[in-house]
Amino acid sequence: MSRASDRAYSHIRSMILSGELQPGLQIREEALAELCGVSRTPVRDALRRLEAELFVRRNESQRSFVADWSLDDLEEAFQLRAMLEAYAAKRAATRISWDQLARLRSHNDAIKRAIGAAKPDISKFLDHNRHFHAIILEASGSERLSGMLAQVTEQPVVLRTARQYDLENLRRSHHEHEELVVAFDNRDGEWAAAVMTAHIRRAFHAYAEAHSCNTENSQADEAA
Amino acid sequence: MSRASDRAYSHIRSMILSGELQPGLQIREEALAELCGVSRTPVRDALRRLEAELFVRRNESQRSFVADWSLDDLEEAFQLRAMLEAYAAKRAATRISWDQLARLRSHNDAIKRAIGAAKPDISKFLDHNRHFHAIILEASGSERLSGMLAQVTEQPVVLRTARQYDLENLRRSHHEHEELVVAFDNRDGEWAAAVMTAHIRRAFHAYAEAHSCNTENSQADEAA
DNA sequence: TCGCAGCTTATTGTATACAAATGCCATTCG
DNA sequence: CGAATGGCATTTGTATACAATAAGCTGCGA
Repeated sequence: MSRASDRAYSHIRSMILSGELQPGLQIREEALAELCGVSRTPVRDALRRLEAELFVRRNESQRSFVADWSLDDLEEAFQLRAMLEAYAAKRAATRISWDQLARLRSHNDAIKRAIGAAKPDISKFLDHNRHFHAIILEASGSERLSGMLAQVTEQPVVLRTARQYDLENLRRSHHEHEELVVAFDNRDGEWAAAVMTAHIRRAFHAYAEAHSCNTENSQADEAA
Repeated sequence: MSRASDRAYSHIRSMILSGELQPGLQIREEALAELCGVSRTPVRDALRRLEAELFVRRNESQRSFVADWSLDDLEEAFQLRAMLEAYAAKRAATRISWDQLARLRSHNDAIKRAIGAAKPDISKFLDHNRHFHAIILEASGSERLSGMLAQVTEQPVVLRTARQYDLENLRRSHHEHEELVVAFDNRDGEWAAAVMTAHIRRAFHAYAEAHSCNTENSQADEAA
């Protein structure tokens, strides 16, 4: 990892995710360079990466803007994610190691604890959830697939989805993860793929429902 | 399009595709800069793009190499391509315009002429085939999907596949395209998706078969 | 002969200056 | 008054110099 360009990448990315850089806003390389405390060169590098990941868009004359996602775009991203991640689960079922399986269980146990407390710890949930899915991807043994999934799982609004889950949805996530582990245990790729598809699509509808109730009060997105 | 960095991109890419830069070979930015007649800056830009498209790999200490694809990698690329392109066909079926449909027919007619001549014109076949698939992608109306497919359709060996087709396979491609057009005409997404899946998977097996006959004579790849 | 330490060289990363392109605005002409 | 055009300001693209880092080599010692 090269220091400056990675710092720039993380910094800009987190500014987009946090909403500090609002969707549609024009991005000027020099301004970002100042914000990140580096020169334009690593900023340009970072912008190219973010552009490839569709966090940033460029118009016909090379100006950059923070990407602005429509609900249709989001549904499509979820659809692609469901398809790709189901495929990953299918591949993982026949390739996963005992160690990876153990790690899956461990993270899902942590998820159970996180949502079982008096006050559910959403950050902890998100963190272990991320690891859980990452392990499946790792077990699928396809770098290409991993790269593609990164493009559809880390979009701004996708990241905020879990914060809108009610407790019931969090519990369902936990149970679906459990079922995935059993499917892996049985090396049943079709089962794993089906559970994963349902898992992702439920997440989308949970998001869509929560969103439709909050259309005029979007800062509620950030409230647990 | 910025002149220098795009020239560098095209140049390097074509050198990889032509085999001038062999798989596994280390790539030095300065050497490429000389070859392309530009400075390192646009070359770096081009390399980042090629890396994102998996034409180029980088080791842990940031050295770049021409990607080297195993047969497994290729099968996986074909599998992903089949899945994504079938999905694109499904979406396209309900969105395609009359104009796009007409262009599909026109390109497929050109394909018929290209393979109907005394000596099949493979280059012309490839060109119209590329356009045919591009129109479907365009009709699917998903930029994200287009970007992902670019990653799995333009790999070096994939590009050479058609050169290994015998005439029978070229005819089958033409007929499958025809069936796709009819499926689109009927707005039948499931049909289109199924035909597309079969289309891509046949292409893979045609490649694999041709390849297994040519293992010790790989320059036959380039012979029509 | 093997292995390692330290130096040398090769390669990539970063900063900066300048060139090119684009957008914006004001002025002018119909 | 509106549209077109010219120049000015802003922004991105490119080149180059230098810094940092990693690889390779040489020579020393065991």
